[in-house]
Amino acid sequence: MKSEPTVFSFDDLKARPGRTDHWEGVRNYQARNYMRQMKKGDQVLFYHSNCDTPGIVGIAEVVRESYPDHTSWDTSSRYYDPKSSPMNPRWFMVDVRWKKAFAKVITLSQLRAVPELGQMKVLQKGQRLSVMPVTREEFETVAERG
DNA sequence: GCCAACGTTGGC
DNA sequence: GCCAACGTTGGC
Repeated sequence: MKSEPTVFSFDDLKARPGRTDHWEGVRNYQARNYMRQMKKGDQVLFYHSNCDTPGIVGIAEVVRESYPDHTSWDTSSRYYDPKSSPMNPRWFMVDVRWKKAFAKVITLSQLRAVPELGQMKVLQKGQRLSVMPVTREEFETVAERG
């Protein structure tokens, strides 16, 4: 899962009650569909984008499976979508819990240097989704470097 | 700030 | 259904 640290950082997640927060604001259908496939207990690589040192900063965990994103019908929210409503929600979110920070960020350039990660979605050209699947093997390869 | 990539919108 | 215009993302 990707986030701009100036908007919502991994430390921000850690600072939340229960180290848990909902992943609001996904407004892309493919990312939404990936998120709806997430299961409780799934492990999450937390990626910081659009910052000085983009990369993976730690691990989180899915603690609640997808449910309607209430910010989508909140007219005061930056994520408001007039086509979504409580009766007919268009967008969804999951809850994730902070689990472990890596000793140092695993940078994008470091990730690109790992042959086993050659197919990893976040490294593919043109990918922009804020939620992307990783394989178990990719997860382990990254986690053991953290 | 630049620019490639890509999704969405809307006229036709 | 096509496609140009436009907006956003995000690395650099």
